[in-house]
Amino acid sequence: MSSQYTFIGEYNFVIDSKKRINIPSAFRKQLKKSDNKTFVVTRGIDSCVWVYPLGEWKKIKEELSKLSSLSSASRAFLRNHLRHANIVSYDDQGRIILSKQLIDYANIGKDLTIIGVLNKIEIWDKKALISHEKSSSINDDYYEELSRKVTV
Amino acid sequence: MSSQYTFIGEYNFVIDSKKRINIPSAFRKQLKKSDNKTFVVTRGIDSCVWVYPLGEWKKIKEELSKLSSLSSASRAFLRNHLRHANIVSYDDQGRIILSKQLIDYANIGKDLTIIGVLNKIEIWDKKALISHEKSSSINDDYYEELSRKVTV
DNA sequence: TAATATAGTGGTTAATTGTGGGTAATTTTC
DNA sequence: GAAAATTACCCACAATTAACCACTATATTA
Repeated sequence: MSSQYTFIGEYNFVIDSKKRINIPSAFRKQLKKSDNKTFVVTRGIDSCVWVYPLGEWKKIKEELSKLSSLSSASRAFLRNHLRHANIVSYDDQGRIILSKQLIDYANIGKDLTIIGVLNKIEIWDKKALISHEKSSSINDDYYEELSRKVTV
Repeated sequence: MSSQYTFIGEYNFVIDSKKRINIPSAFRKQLKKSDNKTFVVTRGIDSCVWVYPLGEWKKIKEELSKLSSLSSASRAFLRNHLRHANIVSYDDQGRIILSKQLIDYANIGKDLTIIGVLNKIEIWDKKALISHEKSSSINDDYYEELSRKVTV
């Protein structure tokens, strides 16, 4: 079952002196009333911050209880990500505040790149994303196979 | 998976000072009520912009939704396919707005050529398309790509 | 052929977005 | 407890975007 959210696109923003980060307006507009202007932010698997709408996060928590099919390493990993989650609401201008821990984890400086990845949002330090792209080799066979499968 | 759209033909338009691009009336008429006057635009494989009706793009989204974030190749693939995509609706005159990123990617100047490619629409810079056609090596790739779509 | 509608292009104006601050309330530290 | 730091809640504003309005040329209809 696919998510009711479709975050796509890339945005370049800055973090201000009060550690406030703007969530793109197009993303905010997708939130439901029940999300209560609230996101759950946590460590991403790569050095970035993952941002889920509150309602989506609840679904993910439920999924966690059905993880017996995954390896114990995967389960441990996901639990670890749960531990670093915190709940944030955006202010009247649409900004959330990130904890120091998350800012440090994602090496966030001044310039950010925010990417919509369907049901979640990724916040990257702009330079960190560029260097991550360079270091990770994505042109393998699996990638090509995915490409073929998805191109309509 | 078969498409309910059949975009064919070639049109020459201009982009205006506000980065607005007309979608040919004949193409717009094919959209369904459920498409909500909305397209998803993204980078094409060649230096052009691909435009999908919302409903068609949802099929792609379904495939992408199946990918697990636990796989690093999947994460990279998702990012690369989603970050350059935008959801856009056309105005009362039938125009969409292209982001600066996509305009740069496709080297779009003033004069455009819009081509219907069955289930999607391609937007080319007019001169860029002409020089692309002259380059036979790239042409092979192009027809390779087309052949995938035409195969029934 | 005249009248009418439609398509493509160009502006104007109003609303929104992203960003920066200020101040009061709250929490933390000593 | 008081002082300091942090946080929440406002207000402001330039730049961008969205929502309309208008015009011309082409096509369609009576």
